[in-house]
Amino acid sequence: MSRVLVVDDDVQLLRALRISLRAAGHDVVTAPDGTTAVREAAAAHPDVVVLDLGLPDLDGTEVLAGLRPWFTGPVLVLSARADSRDKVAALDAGADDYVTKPFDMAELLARLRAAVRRGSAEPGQAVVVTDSFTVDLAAKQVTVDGVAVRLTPTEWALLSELVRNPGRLVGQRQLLQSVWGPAYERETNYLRVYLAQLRRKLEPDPAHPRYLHTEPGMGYRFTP
Amino acid sequence: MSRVLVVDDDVQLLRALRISLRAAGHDVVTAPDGTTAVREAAAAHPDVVVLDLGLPDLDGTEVLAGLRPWFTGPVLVLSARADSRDKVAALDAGADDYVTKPFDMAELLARLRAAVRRGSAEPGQAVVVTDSFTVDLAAKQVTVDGVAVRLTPTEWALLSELVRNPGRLVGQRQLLQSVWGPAYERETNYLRVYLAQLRRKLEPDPAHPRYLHTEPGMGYRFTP
DNA sequence: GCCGGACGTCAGGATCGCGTCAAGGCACCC
DNA sequence: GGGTGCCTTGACGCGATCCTGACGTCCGGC
Repeated sequence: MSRVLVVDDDVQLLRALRISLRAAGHDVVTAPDGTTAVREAAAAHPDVVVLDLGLPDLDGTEVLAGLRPWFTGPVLVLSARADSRDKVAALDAGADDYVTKPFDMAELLARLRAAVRRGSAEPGQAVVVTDSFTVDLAAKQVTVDGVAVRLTPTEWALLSELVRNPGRLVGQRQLLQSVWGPAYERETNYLRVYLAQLRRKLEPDPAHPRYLHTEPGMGYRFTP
Repeated sequence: MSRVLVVDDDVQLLRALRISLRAAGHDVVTAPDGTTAVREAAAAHPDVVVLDLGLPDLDGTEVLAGLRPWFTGPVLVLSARADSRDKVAALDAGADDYVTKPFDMAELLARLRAAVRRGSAEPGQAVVVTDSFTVDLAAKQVTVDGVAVRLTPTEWALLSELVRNPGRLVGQRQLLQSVWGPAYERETNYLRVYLAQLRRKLEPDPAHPRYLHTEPGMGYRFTP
């Protein structure tokens, strides 16, 4: 059916999840901590990730941050913490659902079904190529005319959000929210400053952009 | 930001949700029972639905069944029942998330953000095609004879409202309200000006419109 | 034939949004 | 302590966009 990456350090729970998921027809890959989780996600190309927040090495949101730039499938978060602030933080960090332990297995499977059903879109290209530059979402690398270009973290976050929606208009609110957070939805000058920097670094003629277009009053659009 | 249809029979809760959602930048439409919910969903074209399962007239799954054949956006279910069998039933009936009452407002908003974020990643089933132009509602892009045409925010808002109701008459009040807001219901000259601009940009012969028709005294109609 | 209402067209001026630049604050590394 | 990037913030000019009013046209009613 679909491949699931399960990230948890509890061996008992891992076993139970593996059995139930297999019985439901899924292909299961597991990881015991955050670093192997990110590595496995890149290697095994899962369709969906089940992620425990209480990992020994990394914080849950760090794992999410490591996955989200290039992993477009659904991420279902497991956690022992029921505080709504934790839930909000995880959801805004890119999680698609949040289930508190202890949980009912039937419910988890149903939530997984719902997530997969919705996320059944195309897996998403990890490398985006244009005539003048290349963006490797997995490796976080940009090359212009074959030579690597250094981007600051903010520039990268902005570019990847645009590149992940090729041809589509991305609203200013969506950009601001995904790069700076929900509290910065009005700071449209940030977009102007950083779009200018990206154009200066990527566009052949920054004054007349060919790939990073502005739609006045609405947002920006990356056209391959 | 996006339009939310809230379905609940609890007036208190409805009020609280309306206030919080408005504050979060959403456009809010409400319905007190299942039958009006389905009707409102068809009329108002919400981006996401928040649905209480305990409605006076219909069962929650019946409402879901009424929505799902054509409504492709996310549906977030509210319910007082915490039993996992209820959750499984609702999720498998087409719900994207299930929140038990009483709930934390911040968490609900975060789950809504997550649902909308994922729902907007869905590829454009929402493309309307005519012989001379195409409208991609998801990408917010219009092409005439294959070449992209730039629309201003107002033009786009007007066109999308018309295109979302293909073949149907859209009243002047509805257009004015959805584009300019409830305070502009009498300013019918706005419609004349912007319809003219849209025809100039889209119609093969703007003087004799083939797709954007005027119904004198009533409104306008888009015929594919 | 006359008249009123509703629509289409046009142009001009106020306003808004965007690109650009530069300066200040901050963290981090040497 | 000095230096280097990076992020934030403000100011400015310019072009696009929106609103507004005036005028012409069409059509049904009287």
